[in-house]
Amino acid sequence: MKLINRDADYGLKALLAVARRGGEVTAVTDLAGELGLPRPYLRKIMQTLARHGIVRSAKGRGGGFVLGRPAEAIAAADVVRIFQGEISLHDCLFKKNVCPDVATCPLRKSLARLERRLVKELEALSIASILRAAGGRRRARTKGGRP
Amino acid sequence: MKLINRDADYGLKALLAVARRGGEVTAVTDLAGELGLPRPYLRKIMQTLARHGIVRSAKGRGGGFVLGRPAEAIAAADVVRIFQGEISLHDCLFKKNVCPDVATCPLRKSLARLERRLVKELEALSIASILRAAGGRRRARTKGGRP
DNA sequence: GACAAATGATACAATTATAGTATCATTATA
DNA sequence: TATAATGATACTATAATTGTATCATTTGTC
Repeated sequence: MKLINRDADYGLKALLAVARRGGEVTAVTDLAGELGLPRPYLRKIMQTLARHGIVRSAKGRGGGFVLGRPAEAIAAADVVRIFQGEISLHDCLFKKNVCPDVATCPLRKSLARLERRLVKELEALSIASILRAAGGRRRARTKGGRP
Repeated sequence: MKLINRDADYGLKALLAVARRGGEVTAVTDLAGELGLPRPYLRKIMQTLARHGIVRSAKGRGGGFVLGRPAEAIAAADVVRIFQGEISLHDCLFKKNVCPDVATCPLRKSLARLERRLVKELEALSIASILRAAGGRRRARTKGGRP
């Protein structure tokens, strides 16, 4: 079971890298180098993120990408939705395959609750909060946190 | 984003149907009829569940499937794992694609927490509890619960 | 014993998703 | 004007998904 596919994974990593550079415009070449990812693939991913306004692009020499809005306002859920579509447990309702017997659908109900919680957590997980978590841990070393 | 694929979905529905019949041996033909699912496919799914001990099979005429252990002891997580593999957010660690820069891995860390919670909930979601939830709602009508 | 109805095991196939490459056009800077 | 970047899009290879089909084996019934 894979919650996050590669597109979303690379996208999130790239966003973290872009965010770490603050307002600096970053080219895909640099991102790919820093993250060790295939450049053409990462490029496609950044283009997709740009189309959705998650990042803003600057064309031409010296161009690249910047966050399209504050890192606080970019959630993991946004990226997942862009690359993997709306979060849903099964297609029971959305495809032709309607449940033939309502009695079997406590399953749908139970899973739907689980799903709502997951979405909520993905919504709460912003690029900023991920970076904060990482930064906090690194700083903690110098303050003498638990070994 | 799809949390539960069709195999697992059908498997869970079939398990609910089998559980509802208590100790009665149920043939795939009956299950497929009741659930409105393609019989050969459901058969393959039941065979897989049988191989994993989730259900026990009786061969020959009048044969079919019974739960392999109490409905309390069969979790949605078991079924998901059988059909979709271990729950994992990305393969960062399990495939060759090791994160090149540890600094990017707050992502992994944040997602791992989310993942653990999801697994916990899937573990807690047993066939019995799903049925109870459904049964409870139906009974509530006759007891005059909220409309 | 023969037949029918069930599962066990496995092979096959069609469609879709994933993961990635390639190319040409456009834009902007040096 | 050359170069380095993105925009858009087409292409490809592999894997996963969603099934179907078949033959062997078991077992209850006539």
